Amino acid sequence: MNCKACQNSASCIIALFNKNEQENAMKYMTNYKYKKGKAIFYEGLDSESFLTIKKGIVKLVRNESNNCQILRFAKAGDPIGYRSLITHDVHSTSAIPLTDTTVCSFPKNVFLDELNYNIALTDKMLQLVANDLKHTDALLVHLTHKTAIKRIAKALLNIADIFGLNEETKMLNTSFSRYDISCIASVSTESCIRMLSELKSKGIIDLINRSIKIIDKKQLELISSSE
Amino acid sequence: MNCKACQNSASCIIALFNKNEQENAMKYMTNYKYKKGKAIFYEGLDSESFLTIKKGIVKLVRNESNNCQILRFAKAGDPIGYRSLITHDVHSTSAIPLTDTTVCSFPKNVFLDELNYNIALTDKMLQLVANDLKHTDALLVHLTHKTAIKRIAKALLNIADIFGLNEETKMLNTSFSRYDISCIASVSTESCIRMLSELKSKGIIDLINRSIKIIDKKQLELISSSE
DNA sequence: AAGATAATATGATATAAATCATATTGTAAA
DNA sequence: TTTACAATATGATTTATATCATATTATCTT
Repeated sequence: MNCKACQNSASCIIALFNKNEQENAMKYMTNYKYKKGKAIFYEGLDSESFLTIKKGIVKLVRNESNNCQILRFAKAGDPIGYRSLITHDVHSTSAIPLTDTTVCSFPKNVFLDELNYNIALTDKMLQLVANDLKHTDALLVHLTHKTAIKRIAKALLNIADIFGLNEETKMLNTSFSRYDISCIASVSTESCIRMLSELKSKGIIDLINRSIKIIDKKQLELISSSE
Repeated sequence: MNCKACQNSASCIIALFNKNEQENAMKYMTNYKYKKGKAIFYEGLDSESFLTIKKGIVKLVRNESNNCQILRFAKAGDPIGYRSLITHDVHSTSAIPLTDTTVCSFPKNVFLDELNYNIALTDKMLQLVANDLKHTDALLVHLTHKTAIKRIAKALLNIADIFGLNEETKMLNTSFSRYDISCIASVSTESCIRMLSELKSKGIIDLINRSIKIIDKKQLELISSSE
């Protein structure tokens, strides 16, 4: 329960707090555990805390017209839900764990007070948000102007990039349901399954039980980026 | 050519600079004029300056697979191209004037040096980027999960919101080509035209010569937000 | 004022992808 | 180890929207 002993401390944003405030933050820090699928926060609800992921994998999603869209992921060491704190706004996404997840929670004012005068922290947040924006801009254009097969190819590459690919087996380290992949790629689940079958039939991926093997990453890149 | 005399000075980001640096910034400021349609910067190119719009309207677009996507707009008083400066990155969008435009340009280091130690400036940029992210998140979900007519309805509302609606005539203050509207809504130009005709036939808008009259804004909102 | 040109409009057709239907398989629980 | 259920798979059909084709109109030029 102490930040100093935490394995994420090297990359943790709390490390940017001024010494005294760091101690203070630790004092007010609470850990929460969430089962896979159990929301950490919902879009539209008030943002009450500054949260970082201690352990686990989380998808940040929005629901629209009975559809789900995954906007980004977060994993151990990543903060989540900070955009709404910064603009004093409600959450614009829901955070749903893909695995059992532990979260470090700090009262929002501990964060906001520090943000007021700690330029290293403010700059770090600026970098984070600017990177999110860069990715969302790119994602938006990709999803709106590329065909389903290209979106699925990119979804697989993203999963491999973020969560890793087993060097030996070439299997995705984290297993995603077809439904989750369809929510990354903005495609119906059935279409997603069809696209995966198509990629399999071309020898680019393999579907083993319910997990995915990336046989030909180059080819996936070619497909996802082709005009 | 002096910031003090500028009509945008009240909202201009340069006003957040420390006194000395403000004087310095003004010294290095250059105005550039761009004709309608002539790019201010292109996606993929290095970001060399901190830019604000003195006069005019600019679309921030990305080209993908021979298609154009408008991600946001900027008008007098707005900075543009700052995301890439912040992450020391190439521009991720192109900036194309929709009207003849004048830009204030500051060497990037004048901006970045100040950003290093001016927390008011850093915080302002954080607010700007966080707002951009909020809008892009929402746009992404809207474009990927709503039908064309809903996207067109929203595009019209956005134009009205950002550039205003003449109180008396209910005409959009800024005239956009059907092509530009199609690039906001991620729809083909022909489909855009059909959707506008449909909205006209329902008495929600009117098409007078080449400009658009918003007759029933409520209805547009209903359409754009319906499931 | 007439003509040229680009923008707008509309019809016909093609196509990608959603939806609906049903079958099969993997996994977890009894 | 069998059963049950959810996840995956695949086929048939529908639908939205892009594309292609052509016509009409507005605006600008001379």
